[in-house]
Amino acid sequence: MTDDVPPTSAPVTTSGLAGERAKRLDKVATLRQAGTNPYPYRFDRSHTVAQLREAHGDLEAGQETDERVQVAGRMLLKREQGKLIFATIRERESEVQLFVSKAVVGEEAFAAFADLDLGDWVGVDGTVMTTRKGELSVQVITFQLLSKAVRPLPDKWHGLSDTDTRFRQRYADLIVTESARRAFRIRHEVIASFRRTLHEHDYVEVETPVLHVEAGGAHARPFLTHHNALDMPLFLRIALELHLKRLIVGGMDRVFEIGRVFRNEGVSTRHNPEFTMMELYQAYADYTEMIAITTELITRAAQDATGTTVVDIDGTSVDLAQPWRQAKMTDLTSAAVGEEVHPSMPRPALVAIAERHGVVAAPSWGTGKLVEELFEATVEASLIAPTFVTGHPVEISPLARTDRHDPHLTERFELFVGGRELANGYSELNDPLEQRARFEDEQRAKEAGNAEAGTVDEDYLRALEYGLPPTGGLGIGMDRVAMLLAGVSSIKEVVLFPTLRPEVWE
RNA sequence: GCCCCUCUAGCUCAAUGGCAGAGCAGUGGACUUUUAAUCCAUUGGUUCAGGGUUCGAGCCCCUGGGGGGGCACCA
Repeated sequence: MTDDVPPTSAPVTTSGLAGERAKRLDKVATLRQAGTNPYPYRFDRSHTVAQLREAHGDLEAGQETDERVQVAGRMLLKREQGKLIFATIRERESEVQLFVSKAVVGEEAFAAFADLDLGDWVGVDGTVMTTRKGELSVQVITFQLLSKAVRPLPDKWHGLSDTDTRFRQRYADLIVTESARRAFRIRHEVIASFRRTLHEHDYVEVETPVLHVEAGGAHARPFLTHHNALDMPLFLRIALELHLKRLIVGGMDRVFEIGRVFRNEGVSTRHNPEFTMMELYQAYADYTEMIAITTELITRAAQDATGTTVVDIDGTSVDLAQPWRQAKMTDLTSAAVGEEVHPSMPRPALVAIAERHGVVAAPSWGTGKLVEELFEATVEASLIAPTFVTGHPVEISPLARTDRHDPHLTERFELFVGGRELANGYSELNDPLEQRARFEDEQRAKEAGNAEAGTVDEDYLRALEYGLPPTGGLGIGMDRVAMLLAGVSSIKEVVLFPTLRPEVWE
């Protein structure tokens, strides 16, 4: 749905959106005729609004100073009071009041200020003062319209509640929805915190291709595109893994990337077709170091982004600074179903257990896949406090190293918080012969009809043949960490422009 | 893909199957310390679209569309 009006349409009414827009466009034309550019090129500030508050926030009520300042922001509120106008402007998260007196600015400028609309960007030159009630203000001497808003803002008090509008018109959402600004601020702090932690640990940040000849490193349906000049199909990456491990082979022994990955799957409160992963790889380490750094990254991000390590997970208060539980997938699943579950068991036995728990086994599933499906059906949603689930079956972990104590399992973990998977890591498989065999299993599964299964990546195998040192690897879903720390339940609240069907423009 | 909910003025929301309304925004007026300013007056509607039932549909039914939630999918 669209409320839009073609920009060339003549005003047909005097009210409603079309009328409001026409009125404001009229003001633009009038300003131009008077030689004033309603969209000037620049404005020089002496202070940001935050700096102004920092410098003068302690001024007592009823003070007028000679301190001359130039500040700017978007006008959000205007209170006209006879020969005075009070207006509130916001710049980033800081607001300040403008105090406009007809006696100070003169008739003409006063009328021009009164003619400003909510939503206009304005720059002012004036003196610092406080009102009788103590509100820090700038007594305006001169002002300049910095950009005319020709479309009205949503309700100044209720803001936007229609999610359609909030997600499609994120610009309007950010203007009027404080909680949205907060969520994206937290997201920013989380990513900045991750980078700080990783740089302290001497990781090198790299960028690897988004366009892949083969979409490997995870089980997911890829997006397919086409390169014209080379006349070849290309996939958008579904993971960062395989290129980053090539770099470990090359001697970059601690690397990470924070990047967008793409999975051609359903949209839900937990899934957006494009989302942000952080993956890191560290030579000489195994999965135990990956568990340690996962904890450090997320705990520090919580502290940096929210000022506390205590998070609220669906009404439960959890202190991330407390040790996180660690448990084997087979143990958790066995406990949940009340009998032993392990990928070494005969397949019919596992199929029978699965059916008792409402899991319909596909013919292609081996015992490892059955164990995982049982885990997802009986355990996953109950993992509210942070829990490292370890020991995933080999069948579902084609890039992870076999457990040194159990040939059916891998040295792998996934971190669950609030019933959601946040991270995944393992001791990396570095034996090129075993990796080839695992790839060939994947290839067979794909040929048997599993669209998410991988293929044999010959170049990756060649890299392994040069020698990948013992390596630990980790992937963290940044959107989900942001969700956790922002306390929101939909991924759309932490993705600025979530994937939506296209709007119809009539 | 399936199920449920939802869509009314620019925004936030009302309206037993019986004259489509309020607040904010806008417009006009009053006001030199307001701060969601206040007070008086006031403009503004293809009720998502199309079809049907009915004397009469914003409301009931059908089809389609957008969004949300759930399921499926997503190791």
